[in-house]
Formats: sequence, C-alpha cells, structure tokens
Amino acid sequence: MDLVEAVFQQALATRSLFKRREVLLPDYEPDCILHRDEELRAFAQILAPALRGDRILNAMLFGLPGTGKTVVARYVLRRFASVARAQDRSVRVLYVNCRVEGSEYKVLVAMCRELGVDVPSTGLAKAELYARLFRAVDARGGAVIAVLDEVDAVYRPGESQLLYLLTRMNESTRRGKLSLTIISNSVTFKELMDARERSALFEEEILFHPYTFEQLYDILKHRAELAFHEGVVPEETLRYCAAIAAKEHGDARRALHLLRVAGELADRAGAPQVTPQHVDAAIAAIDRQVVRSALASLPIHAKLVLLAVARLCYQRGSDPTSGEVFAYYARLCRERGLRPRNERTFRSIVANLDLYGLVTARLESRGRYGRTRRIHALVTPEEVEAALCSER
DNA sequence: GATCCACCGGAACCGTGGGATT
DNA sequence: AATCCCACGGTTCCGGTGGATC
Ligand SMILES: Nc1ncnc2c1ncn2[C@@H]1O[C@H](COP(=O)(O)OP(=O)(O)O)[C@@H](O)[C@H]1O
Repeated sequence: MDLVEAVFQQALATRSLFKRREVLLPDYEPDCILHRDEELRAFAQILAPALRGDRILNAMLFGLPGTGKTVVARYVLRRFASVARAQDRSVRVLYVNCRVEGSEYKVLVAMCRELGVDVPSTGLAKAELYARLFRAVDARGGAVIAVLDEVDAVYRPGESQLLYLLTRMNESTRRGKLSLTIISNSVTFKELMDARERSALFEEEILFHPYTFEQLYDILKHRAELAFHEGVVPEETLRYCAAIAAKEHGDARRALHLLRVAGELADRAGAPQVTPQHVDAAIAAIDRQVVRSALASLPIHAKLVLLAVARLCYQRGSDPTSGEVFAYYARLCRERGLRPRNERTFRSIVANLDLYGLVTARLESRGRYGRTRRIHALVTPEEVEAALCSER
C-alpha cells in the first residue's frame, strides 16, 4: 500500500470527529443565542414599532469584536422579516457589512443592490447614488431598516457624510422611511462623530459587553454538541478554549475559531478526542495562518517594502531607517524590472504596514543627523519570500 | 541660541477606468 | 462624440520638526 493510499484508507477506517463542521464557521447563524437576552429584547423593541407602521428610531450597537453584535442583529432582523412578511407589512430590511465592502462609496452601492436597484460598481456620482437609493426607498413606500455592520472600518471623522446624509433622507422622502442601525467594533466610535450625526444616530444605543468565561463556555458547549460526535470534546478542552478567549477580550469568535481548528488538527491526526494540546497547536496554526493570509493579500510593492525591512532587520540585527529601507526596496524593484514607487508613496506603504501590525515604525530624532523612522519587521524574511513566490 | 539633517506627512493634483447625459 | 460626473492609487510639492552640533 503506498503513501497516498494509506491516507485514504485511514480516512475510511476512522470516522470523522465532526458531525457538522460548518456549525463552527464564522458565517454560521445559530438558531439559539445564549446570554444575550437583554440585547435581543432591546433590539427587537427598537424594530417592533415598524410592524404597526410607525417610525422606528435609529440605533447604534457597539462593543468589542466577537461580543455578538452581528449575530444578535441578524437574528432579530431575520425574525422581524418573517413576522413582517406574515403580516403583509411593506417593511424591507437590508444588511451591509462595511468592512467587507471596503469604502463608503461601495457601501452605498451595496445598499442600492440590497434594495434591488441595479447600479454599476463604479462610475456614478455619489449624489446620484444617494438619489437612487432615495428613490428605491420611496418607490415602494413603507419602512426600510438598514443595518450597517462594522461602520468604523470605513468611517473617516470629519469627512464622512454617509451617516449624516442617510439620516437626513427622511426629511425629503414622502412615503418611504429609512431607519439606520449602526454597528461598531470601536467603543470610542461615538466620540469620533460630530454632534449632528450623534444626535441623529444615538436615539437608541445598545452596549455589548465582553463575554465572561462562563458565557463563552456555554456558547462553546452548545456549538460543540452540534458540531462534533458525542464524547469527542471533553469538558476540559471547552474550558481551555473559553479561558483563552476570555482573556482576549471575551471574544466568542476567537473561542469558536480555536475549537474548530483544534478539531481539524485532531481529526487529521486521527486522534479519538480533541485535547487541550490540540488547542495549543491551534493557537500556533492560527497565528501562522493570520500572518500568511495578511502577507498574501498585500500589494506587490508592500511585499517588497516588507521584504526589504525584514532582510535588513535580520541581516544586521538592528532596525534600519526609512532611507536605508527605501534604497534596498528600490534595488529589489529594479532586480525584478519594476519601477519603484516614489518616497512619499513608500512612506504611506510603511504607515500601512505599521497599521496592519507587520512592522513597527517609531519616529526617532537623531538631532544633527535628522529625523527618521526606525522600522522593525515583525515577520521573517522567509515568510515574506513565501508570499512573494506565490505571486503570479 | 541658531542651524540643519533626513526625513515626515498634509494637500493638491494627475491618470486611469468607469458611467450618465445630451 | 462630447462633456460631464466619480473613485482610487499614485505623484508632486512643500512647509514642518526634535535635538545634536556649531
Ligand atoms: N450569544 C451567542 N450565542 C451563540 N453564538 C454566538 C454568541 N455570540 C457570538 N456568537 C458567535 O461568535 C462569533 C462572533 O460573533 P459576532 O456577532 O460576529 O461578533 P461581533 O459582531 O460583535 O464582532 C459568531 O460566529 C457568532 O455566531
């Protein structure tokens, strides 16, 4: 029996640890939400008046990542839509994730499309998009409930008009009414908004607290029962995952992610159970995967800048300055027949790498010898090279 | 104190790729 | 076809700036 055959035979002989693996994936929508009764009720209460045809208030849901904002919102929205449909109410709901869309403009495009308006993904004037959205809201009449998830990802304090304009839309619509529910991962988001927006949007607010260890444990236990065969995941493993996630801002997404990857590792190894050791291995595997996919999604010039930083860092064991990195980066470009981006763009690239946490760039004043950034790589040259190879 | 290095980073602008209107 | 609108990535321009050295 050859190598490959052995793997297949093994897979046939041992049954998978998973019953329904998809239950642990991030986009799974559970039909049972634990420890969020207050939040569920509060959000349902906000939407409820729309069933009677009354105007509903703009709401704001905020809390740290993985505290259940999205599940709660989508769950209530789903239930709301089905009641509204049964009652024959002309209420429409739409959900857009702003981080996924990427920019304010694309959020508008997505909102239009959710309402069935066919708009091109680029080319239209912003004002025209507003007009079309406006017409779509007004055309069929009735309320439109729009949930904008992760707004903080596209919101630029001072220049963002999205929210303000959307809240003002009602002043000119005749039959349709638009209600906004804004979800933000940043608890300080509120302070970033200017007064007009704040008063328009903060008619209602719901704060999501981090999950405690016990709450995370319950969520994990419930999901584990759906996802794995009986007896596969011991209590101890669930407690371990819960403890790690509780320490990291009470993040349920993190807890579920750990459990899923631990399960996959155990499954692949042919282990009979998912143990805490598998969870430890999962932490490392997730870390590696996070780095790998962050690197892979970088534009080519960002990869080259990062490679320059990493090489220089590792070669001399000290952090290079902007000027040095730029020179090395320019050389890498020329070796490859690429035209280097200019220095200003280079500095923007470095600023972005810093933002992504792939390098740290601290401003340093060396008096006579100028002011520059010392750039430190948080990834190894090998990791960047791997990402560069898979290019093209 | 004044100087001046080696950059920093805001802002205005440009080119490309898209679409609407007439 | 001409002329308008736009976003996005990149470029051009340029006024800062902390602190060792003169
Ligand atoms: N109370 C809960 N019960 C069950 N699953 C939950 C609960 N809270 C969060 N989750 C799960 O945790 C993950 C992250 O939750 P999510 O709502 O996306 O967080 P947020 O939007 O606050 O960042 C999702 O996969 C979700 O299914």
